[in-house]
Amino acid sequence: MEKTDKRTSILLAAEKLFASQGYEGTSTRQIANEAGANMSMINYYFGSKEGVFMEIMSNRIKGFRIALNSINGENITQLDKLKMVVDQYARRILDNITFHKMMHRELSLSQRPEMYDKLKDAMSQNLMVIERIVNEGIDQGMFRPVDVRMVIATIMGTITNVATAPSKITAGSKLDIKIPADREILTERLITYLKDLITTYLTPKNDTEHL
Amino acid sequence: MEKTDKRTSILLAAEKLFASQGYEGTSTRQIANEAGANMSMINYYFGSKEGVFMEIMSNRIKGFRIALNSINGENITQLDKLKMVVDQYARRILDNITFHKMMHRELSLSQRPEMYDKLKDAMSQNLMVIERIVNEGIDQGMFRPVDVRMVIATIMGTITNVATAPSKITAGSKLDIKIPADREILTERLITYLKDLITTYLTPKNDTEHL
DNA sequence: TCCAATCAATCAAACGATTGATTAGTTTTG
DNA sequence: CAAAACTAATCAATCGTTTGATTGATTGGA
Repeated sequence: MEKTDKRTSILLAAEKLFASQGYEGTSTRQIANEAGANMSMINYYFGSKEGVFMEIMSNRIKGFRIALNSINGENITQLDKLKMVVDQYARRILDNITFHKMMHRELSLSQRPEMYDKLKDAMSQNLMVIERIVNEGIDQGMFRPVDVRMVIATIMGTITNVATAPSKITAGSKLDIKIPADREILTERLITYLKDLITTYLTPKNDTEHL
Repeated sequence: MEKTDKRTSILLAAEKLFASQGYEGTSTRQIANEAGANMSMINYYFGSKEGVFMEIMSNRIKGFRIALNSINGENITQLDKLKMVVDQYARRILDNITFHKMMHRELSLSQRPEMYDKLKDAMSQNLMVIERIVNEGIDQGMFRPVDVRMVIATIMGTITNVATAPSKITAGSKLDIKIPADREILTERLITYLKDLITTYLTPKNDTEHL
């Protein structure tokens, strides 16, 4: 019978509403109502509506600090490192689709500069990890000399596309991203594909084997 | 000294504001002010704020009906068809970045069902063109048997990522998407890369030549 | 142990400002 | 002169925020 306190119930309600209606599209009254709390509790705990938003995003960003850097330390090939990054990154995003959508909206609008910078920093951090791995792979002669920025755009863009594209937009696909089981299947399918893609594209043709 | 009429100046102002602040984040007063028109002109010409939005998006969608289908009729290989599609699609999106961002926000929120369906239809139309080309290529034995839905996600996702990712997010890149000349360079770079990517990935290894 | 003081938590009510929309009237134009 | 284009003023509704009072629990001195 552990009752969640008002503070967290406000955060949960706000995140749910922000995700489905956007920041401006959600009123403090809606949040209070959904949370079963009085309107003034929002300002009492978070100072303002924007304070609630900041709290949500900050918490998420904290949880999003992927252990990508530890991958760099491992004693494996650059290709295997890259595969591990793709694996972690894809899972992380597909497990937090609503947040990922919110993040993209915020980056696309950039109305709150402070939040914008936070998100951009968190993102470019992951980006630099990938960039370094690919560059090292090229230097070692393991990878073809490719356009690194574009390869990153492909990795991130493909994941984002799968995560945000309207479900069932493809005629043949019966997968619905909203159903957990289907989402899991889609995640594995995406990861398998992406690993195959980067292997095929980055590895020189005369290589003897890879899979 | 060709003066634009109020109707179109409202549309232009609204699009500019919607793009940078979002739909809910933009007020009719802002639109009227930016357009140099009286507030009531918005309702006079478009019925409502939503009417303005619908008009903007509808016009854009109309202009977005790419001549992709004509590509299908040409007497060239599936690979060349796919390259042409990528070429057209990338240029179209990078030439209309603000609209593309608006579209993604609208798809992500789906507050206006009518508009959501319109956008989804327009999108899945392009999607099916690509899908068909790839499937035919596979049937002909020209392409490897790949995950078609994922390949499409890569093509669209990569283009979207380049179009929407914060400029200069990559440390080394000095390209600023907001400067027209830089954007043009980036477009060519993206197209070159994507053509290379799909060729490398889709074409079986034992092929004698491709570029 | 009791009482007064203090505390954070919560509430209903109201604040001024802004929202999208409409009115009723005026100007412009063909 | 009639239709179209335009304006200032105002509408009710909603916005985010604040206020002042009330609650129940905690604390500290007598």
